[in-house]
Amino acid sequence: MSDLPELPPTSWAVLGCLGFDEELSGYDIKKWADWSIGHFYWSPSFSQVYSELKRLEKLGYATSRQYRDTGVRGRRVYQITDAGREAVRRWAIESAVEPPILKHGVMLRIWMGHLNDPEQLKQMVKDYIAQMDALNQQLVIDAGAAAEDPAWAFPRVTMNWAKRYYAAERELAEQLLAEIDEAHETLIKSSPDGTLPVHPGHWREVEAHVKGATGT
Amino acid sequence: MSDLPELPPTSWAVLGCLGFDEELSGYDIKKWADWSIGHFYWSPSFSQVYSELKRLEKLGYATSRQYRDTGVRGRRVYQITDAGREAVRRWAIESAVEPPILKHGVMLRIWMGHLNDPEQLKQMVKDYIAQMDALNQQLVIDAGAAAEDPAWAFPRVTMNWAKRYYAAERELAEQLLAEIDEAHETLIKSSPDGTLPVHPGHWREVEAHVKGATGT
DNA sequence: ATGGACATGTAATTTGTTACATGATTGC
DNA sequence: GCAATCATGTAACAAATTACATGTCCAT
Repeated sequence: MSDLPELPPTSWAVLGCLGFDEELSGYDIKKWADWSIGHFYWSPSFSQVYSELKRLEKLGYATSRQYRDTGVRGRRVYQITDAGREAVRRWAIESAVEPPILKHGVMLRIWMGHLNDPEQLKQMVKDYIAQMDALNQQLVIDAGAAAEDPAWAFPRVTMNWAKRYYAAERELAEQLLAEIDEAHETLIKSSPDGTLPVHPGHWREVEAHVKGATGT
Repeated sequence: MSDLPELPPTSWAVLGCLGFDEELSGYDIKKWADWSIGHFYWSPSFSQVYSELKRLEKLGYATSRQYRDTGVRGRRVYQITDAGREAVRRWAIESAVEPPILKHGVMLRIWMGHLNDPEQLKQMVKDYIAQMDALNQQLVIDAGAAAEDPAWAFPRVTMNWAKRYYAAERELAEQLLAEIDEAHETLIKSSPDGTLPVHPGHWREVEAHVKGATGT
């Protein structure tokens, strides 16, 4: 039982696509990722897919062959090997699960909300809610398409999760609207002229507090 | 009103830290990011913070000076300029908001859940729930530390959001537990020997369906 | 005076994107 | 025949992390 090589999750995602035992081209994988994995992990560029496939082939996790049939130019299709199937299976269950990576631009802007007018911030949140609705609509379409095949039972689980995720995200956003007003009021009460009531060095005390509490 | 330069959100986040009008060093910013922005956007490496600060200074958005006092070696502290404050203010409100970037390793593993035993998958989800609880606990500590200062009203909004986010994430995970069992049953019913019931080329039909429905 | 935490930074590497080139197929 | 789209790939670049080097402060 040899050790698994250190690969970024993206590599494993590509290998996972091949793990459904179909011969797939890079193009296929990109498209599939867009409408399935893309809702919770990954929507890579074509070029990254192609280079990941090369790496997987070099590792012996996939084989490729030139596909000729209807006369398509250089369509190269990949197939998972036994070693590849075993590796991705082990990765899925053995490797440590990191907390999700989240980069939430809306929250970043609210975090520095004192710089701007609260009405504009609220409009941004409303736009964001509309965006979530649109994503959810697209997901309903995508999930509907995958509804039949029993082999896709697990992808369907993740798509159901994504539906609930979009709904949760929407609710969280709606609660923000009131809190933005509250924060703004706190700010103008403590400093009616609009300047920030800065307490020099205060954040250092806070850091000390945090460290004390955790015991680091 | 000149155009804003194209900068990654990370740059704006650093500038946003300076936007609280305190002189901060790279080290300060990294620590602050860890316990505040880190809960929804960003937990960068020291080295990235340092290079972003250099970029911001080159752009005229910040100035720096060598800080000598208690005799610390090379402590360099940065301060935002008027141009910097105006730029980050405009960025926050003018630049398009992208959907959040999410990379959810647990869901990726469930997506390829047919490769593994459902009991192991469920254990992974349970571990994840515990992880969310731990993050939430840390957040309570961090947020408690920031509770007093009125200047931090908006950071507090984001921390409250993060608390609700962790709770929502926990609930979503709990619903997964039942769905994993369901998916597994669907799979063994359609193919009791454990091999995947693959329908060659079926995913292509699905892609066609998706495209047809969206009208792209 | 010495080990460890604090603090700053550079260099090398990896990950991932955008821009570009190019050929094949399909519909008009 | 020609434009649009499909499909594959390379090259250049940007973003971000890890590894490393180094100096300072503080407690013992």
